Amino acid sequence: MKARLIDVAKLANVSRTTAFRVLSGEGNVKEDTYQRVMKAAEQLNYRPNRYARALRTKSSKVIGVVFSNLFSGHFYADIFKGIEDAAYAEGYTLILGSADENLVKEQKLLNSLVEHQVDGVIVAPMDKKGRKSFETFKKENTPIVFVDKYIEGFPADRVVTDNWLGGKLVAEYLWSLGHKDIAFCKGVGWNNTSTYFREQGFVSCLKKQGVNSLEGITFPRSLDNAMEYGYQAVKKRLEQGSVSFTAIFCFTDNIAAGCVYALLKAGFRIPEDISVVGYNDDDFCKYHPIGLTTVAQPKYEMGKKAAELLLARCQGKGDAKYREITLRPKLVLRESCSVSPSAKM
Amino acid sequence: MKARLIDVAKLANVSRTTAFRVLSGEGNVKEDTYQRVMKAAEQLNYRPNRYARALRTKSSKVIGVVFSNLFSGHFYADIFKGIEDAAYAEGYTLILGSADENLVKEQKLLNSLVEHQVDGVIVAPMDKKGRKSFETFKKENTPIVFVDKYIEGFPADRVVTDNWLGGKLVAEYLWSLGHKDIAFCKGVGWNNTSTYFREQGFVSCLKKQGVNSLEGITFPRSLDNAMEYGYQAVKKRLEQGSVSFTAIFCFTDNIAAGCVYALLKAGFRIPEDISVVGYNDDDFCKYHPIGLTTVAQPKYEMGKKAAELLLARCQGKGDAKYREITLRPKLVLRESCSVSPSAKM
DNA sequence: CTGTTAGCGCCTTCAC
DNA sequence: GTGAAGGCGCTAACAG
Repeated sequence: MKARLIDVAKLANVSRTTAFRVLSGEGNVKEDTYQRVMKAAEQLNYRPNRYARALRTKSSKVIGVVFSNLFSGHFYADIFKGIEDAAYAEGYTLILGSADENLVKEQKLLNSLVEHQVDGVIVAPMDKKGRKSFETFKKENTPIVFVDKYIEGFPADRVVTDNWLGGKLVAEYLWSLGHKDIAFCKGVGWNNTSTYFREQGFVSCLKKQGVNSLEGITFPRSLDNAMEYGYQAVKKRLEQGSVSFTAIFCFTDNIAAGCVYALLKAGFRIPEDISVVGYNDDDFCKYHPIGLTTVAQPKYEMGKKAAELLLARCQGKGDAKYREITLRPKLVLRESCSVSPSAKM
Repeated sequence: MKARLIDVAKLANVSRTTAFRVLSGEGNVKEDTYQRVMKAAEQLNYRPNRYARALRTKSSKVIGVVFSNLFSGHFYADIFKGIEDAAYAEGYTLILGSADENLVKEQKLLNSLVEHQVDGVIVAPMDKKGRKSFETFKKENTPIVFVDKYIEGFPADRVVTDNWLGGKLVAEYLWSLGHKDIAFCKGVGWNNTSTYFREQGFVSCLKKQGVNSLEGITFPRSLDNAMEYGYQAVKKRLEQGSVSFTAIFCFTDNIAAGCVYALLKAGFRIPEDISVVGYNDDDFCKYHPIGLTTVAQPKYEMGKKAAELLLARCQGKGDAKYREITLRPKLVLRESCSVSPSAKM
C-alpha cells in the first residue's frame, strides 16, 4: 500500500540507488533524472520508512523523555494519561506532538507519524480547515480516532463529550438563578466542534427562554495563554463602558480564571455581583479561593476509550461501522455563582 | 554492542528460531532448552530491536497522539515544549512517558526506550533510588541528559536550576519582611536533588539568621494531586493546635494553592496573617485572586538546553567532559506576602 | 521439538 | 551519472 523507494524508482525508470540519491539530496544526478524521481515520489506520496532506515543506519532519530510525573489535572494532560494507561497495558508506545494551534504544524506532525509507520493516531483536530491533512493521512490506511473534537463526516471513530448538553446545563443553571443578562467568553479563532456545540447549546437554550441580552466577549489575539486571554477580554470590555450582564460563561476554566481576576481587580464581587462558570473542571477550580463552578468532562475516560477503540482497530477487531461515543458532562456546583442581583431587586 | 537474537542463540547453543520461540513465548520448546535460552538472554540483557520487528511485522506498536495544544504554563509541560522545539528543529521525534512517581514504572519506561533504540534520553529522575536503572541503561551506550533533577555523580550531562539559591532567595525575602517563625511544606517522599537543595538553601540560610522556629508541614499520602496535598497538610496542622508561624514556603505552586485555600477556609487572611510563597511560577499564580509570590525557573530554556546537549552528543559533538548547566531562578513578587504581623507588634 | 531460509525497506559500498 | 548487491535484526513459512 505505502509507496517504497523501489516503487518510486520503478515509476521514474531508475534504480533504487538513483532514487535514493535524489531523495536524500546526496550525490550527483542529471537534472532530468532528478525531476523524474521527484515527480514520481510526489505522485506516490512517498515517505521513507523510518524503521528500515533506523535498522540500517542504527540511528532512530527518536529521543525518549521520562518525567517523574506529568502535568495532571488539566484537560489534555488527563486525556493523555488515559491514552497512556490503555496503550501501555497492551505494549504500545506513544509519540506525542502538539500542533500549537497551527495548521501547518498539525500537518507536519501527521507526516512525521506516517514516516514512523504508527499503527494508528489519536487526534484532537484543531479546526475543520485541517480536514485535508487527515484525508491525506487516511490514504495510508492508518486508523484515526478523534478525541474531544472531530472533523464532521470524516470516516473515523470518535470519543467526545456532549458539548451541546454542557452548554445547555450552564444555561439552565444560570437561568434558574434568575440571570437574564448573560455574557460568554470563548477563545477567539476557535472553530471546532467542541466549542461550536457548546455555544449552540448555551445560546439556543437561552434564546428559547427569552433572555434579555446575550453578549459575546472576546479579545482578538493569539491563544498561547488562555488565562491572559480571559483577563484581557474582560478588561477590554470593561473599558468600553458599563456592563449589564450578571453572569459570564467561560468556555474553559483557564479563561474563567483570567475573567475572575479581571473582574475582581475591577471591584466586582463574585458571585454577588457577577456569577462565573468555567468548563473542564481542572484541578485548580476546587482550590480557587472562589470555588469555581464548572462543567466536568470525563477526561481520563475519554482518552482511555479512544485508545481502546484505536487498539481494537489496529488489531483488526474494529467494527465495520465507525463508532461515535459521546460521554456526558456534569455540572459541578461550587461558589462562583449566585442568584442574580437584578432578580433580587 | 547491543545483544541480538543471534547472540542469545549462540550462547545457548540453539538456532535463532528456537531462541525466538522461547523469548516470544510461542511454540513448544524443551524445558532444558527453554532455561538455557532464558539464561543467555538475561545474561546478555537482550531486548528485541523494535525497528527490525516493526519492519518485519509491519506493525510498529506505536501510536501517535496529536493535540491542538498542550498543557502549557506548568512546570514539566513547559520543559517538554522546550525539548520539543529543539528536537523537531533537527528532525527528531519524541516518545514521552511518565513514571508516576513509581520506580518500577521508571525502570520499565527506560527498558521500553532501549527496545526503541532511541538515540538518547532526557530524564527527570524521581529519586536517587532509581540509580540502578540508569546504570543498566547506560551500558547500552545511549546518552542521557538529566533535566531539573539528577543522580549525583552519574556520568551524564545535566541542566538544572540553582535550587539552593531558590531556597535562599525565599528565606532572605521572608526574613527581610520580619518573619521569624516560618513553616515549609514540601511533598512527602520527595527525595531528589531539586527539593533537597531547595530545602537546604532555605533552612540553612534561616538558621544562620537565627530564626525562632522552623516547622515542616506534611501530610503522609501519595502525591497524585499536589493541591490536595497542600490543602490536607495545612488542614491537619491546624487541627493539631494553634499556629505560631507567620509564613509558609511551599515547594511548588500547586502545593501553595492548596495551602492558601486551607488557610483561607480556616479564616486566616493572606498576606496579613500569613504570607505564602510558592515555587515554579506556573501561569495561574499571576491570575490567582491573591497574586502568588513565587520563584520562577526558566523552564522552557531548561528543556531546550537539555535537548541541545543531547543532540550534540547523539551527533558525536558532545564534550568529553559532562556539562553541568545551572540556570538561575528568580523571585517573582506578587501579593501573597507582607510584613510579619509579629514584627508590627 | 528444532533448524534453514528468505525477506521486510533502506542505505552503502563497489563496480561500471 | 548510474546500477547491482548485500545486510541491518527480526519473524514466519516450511522442512525435518
